[in-house]
Amino acid sequence: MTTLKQLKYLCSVADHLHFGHAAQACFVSQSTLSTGIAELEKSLGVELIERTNKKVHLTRTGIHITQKARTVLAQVDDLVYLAKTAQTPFSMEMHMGIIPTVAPYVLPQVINEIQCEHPDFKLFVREDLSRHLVDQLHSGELDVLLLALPYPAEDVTQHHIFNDELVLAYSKQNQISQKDKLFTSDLRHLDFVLLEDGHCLREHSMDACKIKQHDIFIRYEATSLNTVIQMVANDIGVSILPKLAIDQQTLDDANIAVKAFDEENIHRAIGLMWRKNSSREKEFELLANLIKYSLV
Amino acid sequence: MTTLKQLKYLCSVADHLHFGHAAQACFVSQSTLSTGIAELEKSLGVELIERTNKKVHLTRTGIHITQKARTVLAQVDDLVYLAKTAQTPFSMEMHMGIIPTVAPYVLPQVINEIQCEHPDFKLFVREDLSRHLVDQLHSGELDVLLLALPYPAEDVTQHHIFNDELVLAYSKQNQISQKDKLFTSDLRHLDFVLLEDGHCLREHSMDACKIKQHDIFIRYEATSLNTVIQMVANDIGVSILPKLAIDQQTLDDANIAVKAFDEENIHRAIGLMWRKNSSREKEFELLANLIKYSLV
DNA sequence: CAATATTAATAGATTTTATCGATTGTAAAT
DNA sequence: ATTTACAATCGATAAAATCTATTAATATTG
Repeated sequence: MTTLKQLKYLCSVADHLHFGHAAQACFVSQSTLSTGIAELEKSLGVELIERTNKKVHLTRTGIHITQKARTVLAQVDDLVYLAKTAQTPFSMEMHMGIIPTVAPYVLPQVINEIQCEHPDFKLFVREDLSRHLVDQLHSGELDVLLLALPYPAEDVTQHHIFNDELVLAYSKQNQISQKDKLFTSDLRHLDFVLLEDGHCLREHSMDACKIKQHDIFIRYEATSLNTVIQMVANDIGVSILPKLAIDQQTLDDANIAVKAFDEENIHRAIGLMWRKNSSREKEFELLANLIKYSLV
Repeated sequence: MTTLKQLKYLCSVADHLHFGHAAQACFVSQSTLSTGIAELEKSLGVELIERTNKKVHLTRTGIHITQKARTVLAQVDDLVYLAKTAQTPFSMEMHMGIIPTVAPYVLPQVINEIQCEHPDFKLFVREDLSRHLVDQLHSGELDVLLLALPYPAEDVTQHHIFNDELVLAYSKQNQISQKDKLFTSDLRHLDFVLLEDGHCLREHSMDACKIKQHDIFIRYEATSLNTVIQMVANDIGVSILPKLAIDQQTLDDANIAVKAFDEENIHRAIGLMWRKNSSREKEFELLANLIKYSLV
């Protein structure tokens, strides 16, 4: 069987054209190298080196084989190097999953920050519902997820990054705009615009505001936050939106207003999730920091 | 130390995503493969495979390393294949040396024949004096020589191919053209045109015709047979030429005639020379045949 | 021409490694 | 709770790699 060691010996002989010196360069005895070469020749069934006791030189085949052997050895070195550098953070590609209610408001800054800090880092992003992302995380397609926590999943680590305040959005025509102070109890029996089922924002916001499905009227189920905002502006209903998703332009443009609750802890938690015991845990923690500071 | 075996194990695990099956595919026990993978991971210092006792899948790094490993293994296969085919005649390139007094008269037919018989065969040819060719043969730059034999050299095999008759060439004005029959003894005291020193044809023809340097007058020493013919045509002197070198056109065009000797064995021998015990001996013998039949 | 030096191959001994079968420990499935 | 499935681990053994010393063959030197 051909081995890398044999190929190394061959290259060394090709370099030195002297078995003794070649052996020294490989830090083995001359006899070891000699038998190594002999075995290689036997396993290949070709004479690679013409040797008398005074002269050593490669056969034509030997020259060709040596050439190939060098390529092989170089590629193995490359492989080893790749493995070594794979441990340094942000050197290996990373596949991240992210939920749609976070992606557009966070990704631009994050990607910008990452590209500044680690220009060679390759981040691949896939946007999907939490449920699908978690499957892909487990199958290995994705390395890490950015989503709203907590999310029920096994064998994963969930790492909190920041809290995203939840506020009430409503049309300026809506009667709720009359109120001075806002409490979650005021939400009962209102008309609501919500995201369609599957978006965790729906459950998280209802949990945070302590409302149940039967407490309210669901007037519209939208496929994206953008649609929700449009519907709210047209006073189809009110909605609970993450502060992240609301920029000045939204408020200026549309017939829409937002108001925070006069209570504590009305927010959803955003964080990373990765497979438990992943060897890239430290890298993910660094990524979490990076995300946190890219949003200041 | 990274070994090919370990890489093979890794690829097998990547294929099967199951240690037991992967081991079977490698014809080793599960424990052997398991320790092989463990060693690879240790030597690379990276986790390549995430394994619980129910699921096996590669880490991101593992995917990359496996990809590289596959390339390496494929190239080793390629190397082995190259070695195996290197033994089949005319599959490996061949560097041939040839002397100037043979090259132009033999090579075209030979190359043509070779290209017909072995279209993928790569023959490299270098033209030089026997002395230089023999050096290059010993240094390994050349694999085989086509020259006039015998030639004094050590550790070589000389292989006769054919005899090249030597004839006298002279100007039609030259008084030798009067003679009816031609014997080597007639050459004494004639004016001669010869090739410059170093061309073995000079010695071989003088040997064959049993003449010594002091028996004759050397009127001109030419660098090529073509020049010799020109000089003979202008009646500077006569010369002994190999029949190979004389084509009909030469005779038609120039003021020149040739005559064979009325004696036996006035010829030079043309053959191959290669390093003794060369592993390509059989191939060279085939080449010799090929040359022989390309000249019919 | 004998004596010495050089060099690759070989032999014999020893250490190291590879491999196996059997067992263990741990999840998952029944 | 029991069984099943799987990778890791253990201990024993077989295989190999490697070393030192020697041999055989050839150059070089005195």
